[in-house]
Amino acid sequence: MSTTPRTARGTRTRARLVEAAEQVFASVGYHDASIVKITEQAGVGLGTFYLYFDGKQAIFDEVVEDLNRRVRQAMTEAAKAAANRIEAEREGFRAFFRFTAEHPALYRIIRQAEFVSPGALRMHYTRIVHGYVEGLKAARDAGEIRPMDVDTVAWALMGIGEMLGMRWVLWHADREGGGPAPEIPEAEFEEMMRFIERGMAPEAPADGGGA
Amino acid sequence: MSTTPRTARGTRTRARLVEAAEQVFASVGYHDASIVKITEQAGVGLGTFYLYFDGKQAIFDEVVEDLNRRVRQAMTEAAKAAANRIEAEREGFRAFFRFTAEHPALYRIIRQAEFVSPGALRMHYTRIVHGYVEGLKAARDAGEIRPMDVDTVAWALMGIGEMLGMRWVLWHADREGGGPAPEIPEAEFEEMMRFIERGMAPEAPADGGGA
Amino acid sequence: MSTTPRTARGTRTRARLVEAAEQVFASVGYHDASIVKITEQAGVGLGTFYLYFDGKQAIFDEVVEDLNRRVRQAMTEAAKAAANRIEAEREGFRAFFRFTAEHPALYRIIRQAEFVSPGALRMHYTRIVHGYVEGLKAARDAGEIRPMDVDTVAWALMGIGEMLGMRWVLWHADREGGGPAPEIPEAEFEEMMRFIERGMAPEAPADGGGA
Amino acid sequence: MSTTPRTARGTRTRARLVEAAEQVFASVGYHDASIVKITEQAGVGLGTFYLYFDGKQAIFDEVVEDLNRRVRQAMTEAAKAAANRIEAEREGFRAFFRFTAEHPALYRIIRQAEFVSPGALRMHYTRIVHGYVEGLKAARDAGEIRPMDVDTVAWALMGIGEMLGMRWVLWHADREGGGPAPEIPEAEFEEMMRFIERGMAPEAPADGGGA
DNA sequence: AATGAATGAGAGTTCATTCAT
DNA sequence: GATGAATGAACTCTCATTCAT
Repeated sequence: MSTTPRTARGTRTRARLVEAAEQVFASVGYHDASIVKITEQAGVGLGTFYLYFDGKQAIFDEVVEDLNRRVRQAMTEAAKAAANRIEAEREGFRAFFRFTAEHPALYRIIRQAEFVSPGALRMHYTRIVHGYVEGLKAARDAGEIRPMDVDTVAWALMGIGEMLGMRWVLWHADREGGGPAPEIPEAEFEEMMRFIERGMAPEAPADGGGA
Repeated sequence: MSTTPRTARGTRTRARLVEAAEQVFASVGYHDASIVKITEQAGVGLGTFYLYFDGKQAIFDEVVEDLNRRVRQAMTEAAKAAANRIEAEREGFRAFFRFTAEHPALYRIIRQAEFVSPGALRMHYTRIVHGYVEGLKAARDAGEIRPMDVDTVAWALMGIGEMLGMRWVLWHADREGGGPAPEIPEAEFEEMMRFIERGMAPEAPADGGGA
Repeated sequence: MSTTPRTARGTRTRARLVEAAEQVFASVGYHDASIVKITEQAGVGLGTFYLYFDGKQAIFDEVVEDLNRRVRQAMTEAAKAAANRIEAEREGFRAFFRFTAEHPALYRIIRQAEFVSPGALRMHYTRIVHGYVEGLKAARDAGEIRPMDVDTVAWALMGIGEMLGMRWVLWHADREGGGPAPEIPEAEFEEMMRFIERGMAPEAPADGGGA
Repeated sequence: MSTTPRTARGTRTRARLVEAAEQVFASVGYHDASIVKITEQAGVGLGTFYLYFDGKQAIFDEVVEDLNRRVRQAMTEAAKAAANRIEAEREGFRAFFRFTAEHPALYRIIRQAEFVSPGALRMHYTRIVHGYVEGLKAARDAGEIRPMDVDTVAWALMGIGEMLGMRWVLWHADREGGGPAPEIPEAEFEEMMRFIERGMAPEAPADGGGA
């Protein structure tokens, strides 16, 4: 997006701007995030911003894109180590919560995207759901979960993750000087997983089959 | 909040302003919603605004408060007619979806509240969750759902509702001239309910009740 | 053009802005004439400007319109008192030079209009020429000047007036603190009139009518 | 002006910049002509500009100088071939119109010079007038035109040429995609020449001196 | 000789808010 | 109670110019 630097120095500067923008958007929101604040945070001159971005919305889109890529990678990475599908789902969720706890920017930024950049909002959710859908389809075909419309369930899962994560992260962020939000407590996480796993569990065999 | 009118004429004017603000916030977002736009939409002079509200944020809080009250009322009303707790949950959800389909303002406005008015955001979610929690506790005590940490599950339910509703409402709003978003399709609604009901269902008796 | 004031106070303010703009445009040119300079000169706040004008170009157009109207009126007024057509032309020219000596803004502003507002440029010249054309047609029909394409000659006359006036006014303006430019010297004016009058004079009778 | 190149390569680069500047100034005007646009048009790097010019005004002066030299050369060249002074004047004018039709830049640029570079403006007009004055003096001494203040008449002639040329060139430029402006029509040119020639014609001998 | 990344003063413009009417 | 003229801080963005490479 926007202009690509032609030198190594330019590449470094551009990256500093994206990083700074993420921090500023996360701390004061899109509208109070002035270009001046972003460039100050990045330690570059005001005019430098316009060397690499067409405007505030352009860098916003890039920040969303960047965060989206990173959260999905964190989830994929975590799921890889899992023994089975259920375990994968578990680890994916855990990674999601961990990531958002470390990057409150994700919530704070995404929730503003609706008016700022509807395309970015949609892209973000759609891509994450896509990851769930793939996993759910495989699980369904393997009989690990019951037959279902995976699309609907995938959106539901994302809703659960977002709401619980938001509650945890944002509530904590509200506390002054709360430092980095702690991870979601284990008990709550387990309660959520029980809800999800039962919601997707295969039908119990009619009468246990047994004699 | 803000100043209370002393005459009937004043009361009318104030109400017109709140209604106008809901429309303007919903269509252009908080930051692009200027006081001028709101007063024009309300058909009153610019200065009149400050007779009744301390500023933009004050009327925003009031709009959130108003929408929150109305959506909860719609849900309560719908649940009343239900035969049992499960049915009540069902009807509550349905009412929620119906309300948001008719008032896309709810999503559009709430999602901006984070930076505009964190207190309003929290109030909105907390109150809705409160309704769920009450219902879930009663259902749990009645044995209609399994023993659980109703708080966590209540937030999860709200996450599901918000995400599926948002997807439906916002996606449709994106379509040009799509008119009012249709209600969520029955099949999808049922899939969601299956997921929720199984997630909360009581333990099957150990061996099917046998001998 | 732009927004019309609704109160007497507003009308006064708007007029002050137009007057200030004329002065600022004349002294520093369109591009160096910032809105701040104009509002300072007018003694009003910066934001006030945008209550009445859409932007810099809008007030520029209005200034051109205003000057154009005034210079034409000065010329018409002067010509009225003349005994015959030739005299009228003479007095018109004199009025033109007098006006531009008193309002150097006319040259300085018009000459910038080409890129700023081509429409305004054209309007200005076309209207002035229109005045000449009317006068020339009448003179031609009355046999006071020879048959000719009055349109071409009208443009030529305007060219003469503009160039001699510009030379006089601008050259003087260049001298620091030269004060208001003096009027064009009588000898030069007469030389110019001789040139013009001969250029338009009716054919001398074939052989002087002889006896 | 500015820095002189030391190598042949440098000379080429500098010339490319002047040519590019003429085009850019003519198409968007002095103020919208950024150095970036000029260097892009010239196909050189931004920094290269400052190797040869002190700034925007410096290259502007050079462009004016260049155009002035060329238009005068075209006029001189054309006049050379003429049989007599009147014919020379005719051909000079014709060359002037032809040149400006081919280089609308002349008008567009000169008319901006007033605030950009008053010296350049003056130089341009003064030099052209100088050519007329020389010709007129000779004609006057030869009795081809009447005794007159050649200076005033020379400025008048230039005014005529500029106004008629401007009207023709600029009006055409306004028409979208009008391509290069056509030359001024013959009939109009002749009308103008009739006006000029009569304006300068020697006194008709009182009655032929007779008897 | 040539380049383009970097800069910041200054431009045009918006808008929440005040206040005299 | 109602109005809208007035304000100026703060915003986004441009561009002539410098300088290290």
